[in-house]
Amino acid sequence: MRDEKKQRRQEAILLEALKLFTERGYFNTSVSDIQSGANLSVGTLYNYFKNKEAIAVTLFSNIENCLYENLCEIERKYDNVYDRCRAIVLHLFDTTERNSDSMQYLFYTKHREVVPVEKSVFVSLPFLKMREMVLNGQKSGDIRKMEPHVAMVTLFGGPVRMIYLRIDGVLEKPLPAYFEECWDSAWRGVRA
Amino acid sequence: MRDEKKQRRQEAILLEALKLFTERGYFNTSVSDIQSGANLSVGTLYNYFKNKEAIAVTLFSNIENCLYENLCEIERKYDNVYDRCRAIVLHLFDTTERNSDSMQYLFYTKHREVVPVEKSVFVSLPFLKMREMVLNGQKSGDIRKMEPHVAMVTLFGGPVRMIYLRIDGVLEKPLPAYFEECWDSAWRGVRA
DNA sequence: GTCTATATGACGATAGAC
DNA sequence: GTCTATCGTCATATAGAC
Repeated sequence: MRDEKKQRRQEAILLEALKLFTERGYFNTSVSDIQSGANLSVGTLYNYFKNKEAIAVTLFSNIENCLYENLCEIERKYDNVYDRCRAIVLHLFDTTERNSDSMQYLFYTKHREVVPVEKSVFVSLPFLKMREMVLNGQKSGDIRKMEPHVAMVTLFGGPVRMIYLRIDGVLEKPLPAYFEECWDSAWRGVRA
Repeated sequence: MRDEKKQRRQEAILLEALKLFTERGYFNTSVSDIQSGANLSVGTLYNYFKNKEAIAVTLFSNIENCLYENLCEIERKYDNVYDRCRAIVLHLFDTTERNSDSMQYLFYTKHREVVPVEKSVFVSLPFLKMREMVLNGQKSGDIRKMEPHVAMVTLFGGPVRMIYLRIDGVLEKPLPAYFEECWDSAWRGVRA
């Protein structure tokens, strides 16, 4: 069969799974829910993925890699920690508005509950990249001398919390409306 | 039967459930796991709780109420936003060390996945109390004029993120070791 | 590759004896 | 109140025809 069609079907499965996982959660979604939503049969689905868990893992890894690519691009585009981290937060806010499901899945999924033995989100590629940027910012003197983990949470903890608020429907306005004030406040916490 | 014994059994169920829910998650824990861990039979367990969901709800509500009490006590003890919020973060850090399971359950559980229709954590009693304190702090002029939600996440987003790091085993040292620096950084973000 | 039909097993919850 | 035994349901995954 044409590879093109195969890919379309794979993506249909992943898309439907993403929708259902964020809507009702991994454990409240059955394989048959995904299968019918993606317009194919159970047998076919199991031809594309070994099992339900594999769908979740592929999904998570895709989103994670995509974010990592974006972070690398931001790193190339800007040359200092302020501009870089500012762009990251803006990117996260925008993505949450444009592609809410992805962000919700990335941030809200207790991935270790789905995949028995799984590393913490905090040692994932995107996280490490952000950490690297912050460490460089400390070396250059733009960010105060402080415990690196504390610097990380001070800079990104607020914005990330803001994303949770938005996903939970607490904020009336879209995230970008709060961006300038939120970023400014976060930066005040770490600037030299 | 003596009320005392009834209460002991009820607590045994809740304690075992808390342990298992945090260890492997709600959906990976069966009623029979809880029952055997709490040293009683299935039938007896169902005499104490209507169903599995009720256990999770009671647990969540207990922890939430307990935290709310503590926040109220802190509010009575201090008379300004700086001292109050400082005490809150310290309390959260201490509790995470002393009673990791409770905090993990409170912070990490996707409660809406367990209980179909459930309000967001962000409109829970403890959250609203914290919000009230921050709003008063803005009125008194200790905290800068800014969107209240942004003030909330700037002040507590970092510390809460720190708790996640600790629960996930990323931090080598216990949380109190990071407290002063973490609180100082958070406050810098909102102070007038 | 894709489908339908089904095996297998687990789990939540109840019945009914004591 | 407490137990053991069991029922009904449903979800994952596979078998086997096309």
